Amino acid sequence: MDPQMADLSLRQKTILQFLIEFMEDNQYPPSVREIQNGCDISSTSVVDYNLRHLEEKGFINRGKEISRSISLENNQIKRTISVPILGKIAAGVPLPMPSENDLWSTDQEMLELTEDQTQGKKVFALMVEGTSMIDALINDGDIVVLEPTSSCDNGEMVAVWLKNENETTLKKFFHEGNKIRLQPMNATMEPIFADPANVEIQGRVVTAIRSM
Amino acid sequence: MDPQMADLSLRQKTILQFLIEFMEDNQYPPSVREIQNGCDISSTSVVDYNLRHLEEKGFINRGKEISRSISLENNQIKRTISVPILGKIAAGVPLPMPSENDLWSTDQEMLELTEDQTQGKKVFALMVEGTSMIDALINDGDIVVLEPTSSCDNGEMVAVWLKNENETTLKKFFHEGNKIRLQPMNATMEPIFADPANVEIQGRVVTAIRSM
DNA sequence: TCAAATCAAACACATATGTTCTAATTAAGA
DNA sequence: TCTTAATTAGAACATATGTGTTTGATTTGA
Repeated sequence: MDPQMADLSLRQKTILQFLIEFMEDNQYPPSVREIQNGCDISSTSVVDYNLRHLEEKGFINRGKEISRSISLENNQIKRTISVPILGKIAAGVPLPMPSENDLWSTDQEMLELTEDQTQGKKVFALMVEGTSMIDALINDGDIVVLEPTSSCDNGEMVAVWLKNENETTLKKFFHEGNKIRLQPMNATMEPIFADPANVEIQGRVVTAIRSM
Repeated sequence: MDPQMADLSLRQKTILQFLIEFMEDNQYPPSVREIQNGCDISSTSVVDYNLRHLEEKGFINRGKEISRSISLENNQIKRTISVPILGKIAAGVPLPMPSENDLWSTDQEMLELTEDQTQGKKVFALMVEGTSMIDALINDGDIVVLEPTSSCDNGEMVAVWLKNENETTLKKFFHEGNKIRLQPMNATMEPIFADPANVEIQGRVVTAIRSM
């Protein structure tokens, strides 16, 4: 399962496994004695001995004289961000745009993303329904990740809220003269020309993900 | 930056900020006294007082009587998988298929994926170059994640190794009679008909990711 | 204005915890 | 087998640490 995982003793493999599970469950590192009990080891010195070896072999880091200061080295564990899948979106179908508070309520479907993928931004996700974005190479069932924003450049793929119609859709954004052209990403659909006062940009598409 | 961050006292905001930065830097939670010093607070009791409030308001979790048992509510620590981006692939361009050992060597570009996204499988990734897969809604610059396999069903998108030609490409797989049809995902390209003995399936595309 | 909530400072205390020392035991190699 | 290295055991030590208490100042809200 890992690079040089081979040259680890059974003890060390057990401890490493315990570390991973403990930190997933508790969100903080275990103490030496918790490792001792969790791995059925008779003495804390044995734990310390093996931790030292795990550190020398580059699997973990430890702080000296600091309790619970073990961290895993090979980023087997990283911070992930739970991104809410706010709903399905299809051309012309209104999407209730949630308040900031709703964004992180726990009772929605969540998508786990790494920090790399969100670039530290507070994103949210939508599931695409239908083929309304087919020209943008986004298919039915794909998930698009959006970064909240209130402005964007021409040609960017954004979620816009049409105030009068009270609906939200995904379109390509073009500022043309004193109108805004919202271009569907499907050749069979007509663009919408809207008054700038009527459109409010909700978010910019930053990533698209498709599972086969 | 967070749900009801508004109704936090300045102290609590400072502490929360310190928590985030400390855990980012050290990969483990701070002790009460480290928070005290880091935030220029005169007493541990004040830290405890504010931590209790932060917990009540749902920003953090704490374990009772457990040192360094603070965890942030939003960012979860989960297991992630470092997936190697083995190289770029374009129609007709040979791809050197690495051995199992090379798969996890550390000196390549890596893609961080969550367990959800890999479904626990030992996947690898390729960056798509050019528009050879445009009909499969996969564009230049997209990253495809593949699950190693030696067999597949008709119509699946797979990486195949053509032994005689000694090259690997991404195609749709069709078993037709005693031949195998490898269909490019671009209408302007012709399919390849190959002898079953000449094709070896390397992996099946399970996910496609596009960053904007 | 008064009363309650909050903050500050200093201290006490039990124990959680990393570390060390030495001896016993097991594994490995010649 | 003998010798040496690696690992385990058990106990003890020093301190790091969460928590509680007390007293007094400050702020807040009705």
